Amino acid sequence: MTTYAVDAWTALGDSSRRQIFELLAERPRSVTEIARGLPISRPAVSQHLRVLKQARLVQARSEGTRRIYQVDPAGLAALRAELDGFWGKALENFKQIAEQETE
Amino acid sequence: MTTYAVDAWTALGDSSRRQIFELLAERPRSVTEIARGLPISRPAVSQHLRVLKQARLVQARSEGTRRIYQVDPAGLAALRAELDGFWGKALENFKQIAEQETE
DNA sequence: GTCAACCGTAAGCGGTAACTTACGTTAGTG
DNA sequence: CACTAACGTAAGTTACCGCTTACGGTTGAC
Repeated sequence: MTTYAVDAWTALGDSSRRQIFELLAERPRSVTEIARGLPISRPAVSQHLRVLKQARLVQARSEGTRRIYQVDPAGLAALRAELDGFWGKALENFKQIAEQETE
Repeated sequence: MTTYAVDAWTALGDSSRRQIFELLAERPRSVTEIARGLPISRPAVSQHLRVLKQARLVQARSEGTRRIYQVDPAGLAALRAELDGFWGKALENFKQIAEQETE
């Protein structure tokens, strides 16, 4: 498993980036389209998109003068797997506690 | 769905808090026990635990002079559900794209 | 009671990150 | 060609946040 400079958790730790990611989860959008509806400037959106891209959470393709961003399914799957790891450990943990209490 | 001052994403956005959460996913631990093995002081751990608690990610119980922390299964489940929401939307999104391309 | 272990919180500081403004680049349009 | 729309990036500022040190409170042991 490769390690990136910016992990998905840190990327989604920011509220603005989460909003952007939610918008992209609905459907692919351009930068300007994302900036509309958000209370931040367009360059700010660009900077957030760079972080999300470094975290492998979004992809971009060029379409004329516009850049269309969409969620990266692989990165989202990786994050989901990591969270499932927590879930599994915690569950196993609770089972042990339950067994101890029933002794 | 109740909104908290500190959401789970923001809480896990910090690297130290993620490490703490991983430790607690393995088994419940006291504050001092968590602080050992982490490169930060014990009060720092306390502050992180407060954030994790506000985000409903951990619970605490008293055991003598020690406070035993453990992951809150409800909070973790909520986070998992939210991530699954992203997953569902993104998946539906990709399906539409695939259908358009096959036309 | 005295002592020690464990913990939470307040205060203060330094670094960083999120934002804006300004600028340069590229692609399409007339 | 000129003009515009869309975007990325650099520079600078500001606010926040993660950390340490210091202190006070509580519990158990002797």
